[in-house]
Amino acid sequence: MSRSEQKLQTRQRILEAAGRGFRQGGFGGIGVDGLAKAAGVTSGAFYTHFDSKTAAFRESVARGMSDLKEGIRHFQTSYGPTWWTEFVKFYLGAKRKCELPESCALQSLAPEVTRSDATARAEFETELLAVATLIASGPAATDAPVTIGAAMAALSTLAGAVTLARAVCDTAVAEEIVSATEHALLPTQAIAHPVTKGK
Amino acid sequence: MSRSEQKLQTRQRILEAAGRGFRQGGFGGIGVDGLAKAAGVTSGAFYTHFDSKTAAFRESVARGMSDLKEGIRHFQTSYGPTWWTEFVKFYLGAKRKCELPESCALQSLAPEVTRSDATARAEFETELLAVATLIASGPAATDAPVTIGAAMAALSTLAGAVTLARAVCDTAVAEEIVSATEHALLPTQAIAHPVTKGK
DNA sequence: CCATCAAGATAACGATCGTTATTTTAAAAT
DNA sequence: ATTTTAAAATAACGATCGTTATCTTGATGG
Repeated sequence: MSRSEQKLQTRQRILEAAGRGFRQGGFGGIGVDGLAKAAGVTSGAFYTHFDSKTAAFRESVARGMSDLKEGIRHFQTSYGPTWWTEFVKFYLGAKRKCELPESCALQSLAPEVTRSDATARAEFETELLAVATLIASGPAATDAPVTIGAAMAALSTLAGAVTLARAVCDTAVAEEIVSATEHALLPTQAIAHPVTKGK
Repeated sequence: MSRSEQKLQTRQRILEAAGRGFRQGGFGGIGVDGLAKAAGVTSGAFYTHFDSKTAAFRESVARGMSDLKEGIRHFQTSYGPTWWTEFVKFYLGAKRKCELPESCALQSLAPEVTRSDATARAEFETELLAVATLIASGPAATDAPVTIGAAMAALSTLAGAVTLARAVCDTAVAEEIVSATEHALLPTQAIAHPVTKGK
């Protein structure tokens, strides 16, 4: 293996470890040594790839938002006019129940961005707008947001619901949160099995 | 001043400092020394009031949720059938723009609870249910949630929107997030100045 | 007035924090 | 084959981490 592609590969490993580490423990919940060890390197190697822990965090956020974009694109192309419905159900279902290190960046990392400097917030803003634009300009779908603002509002609802559901202990309570959120985001679904059919 | 009330007062100061500190930096973003110094005491004094940093965090969350409950009660008693509308506007307005140490526990602390053990999550759950119950059983109001589930969903939407708004850099983008969220939570408000009045 | 008691300060513990030299090591260039 | 180069390891820096033990101090009970 060539040297440059070896370095790129190591850098990728560190970045993925950072993404998982920051999701799990927050920015202050894991150290550079911990991130490096999770990537199979030492802290010395860490600094040949990133200027600082903060820089790695910024890039982790960017990568996480990019992953979200990719995930949305997958739903948009795989499903037809039901892509939004399917995406919401996936986000409130599997993406809520998965382990914290594998959780969505919007849910687990955005609160940490809140505590970061203007540089990180500006970068996050750019990526959030890209995600929202992708949603608003996606294929016509039932209940899907049509403006960038509505898309960002829907995203914040999804992230907030998953956060609250993850913060409680009882599974039943978590389910109650996400089901009420699903009914709010997908009002059409509410009349799935109608009580009064045709008058 | 008596000794017991002096101790209670110091404990209160530490707890308030912890609430601000954890909101600002997250659980890992501030140390016991920092919390103690912010309260005007030393770390030695800290441990005469709390068993551990974790215990202080748990109590900070409980206190924060209690404050939220109190705030909601204020809106319920001060305003009539518009209490929910006024509360939503307040939460998305002043409570979003205030400094992080003074922010709502639901928004700034719940993500940290996500990273905590079952003990903290169980405690948080109890308090969240209390808040949701208070909302659902509040005075009849336009657009107000009527079930505990709907109340929790609305709370998660509010918290998520404020988090995203705080995570971006541009004020205009933040305003776009909250205005879309407001229209989603208060659909009645959308036809405030009707374009087609009476056909 | 003196003995008791506990709130709080001081000091220390080993561990880890983020970061920076310095050294090793192995691939690339000559 | 040997020199060059840079990726990664090692080691160290002072600072802070959460926590505990010890000491000081002033209010309380006798």
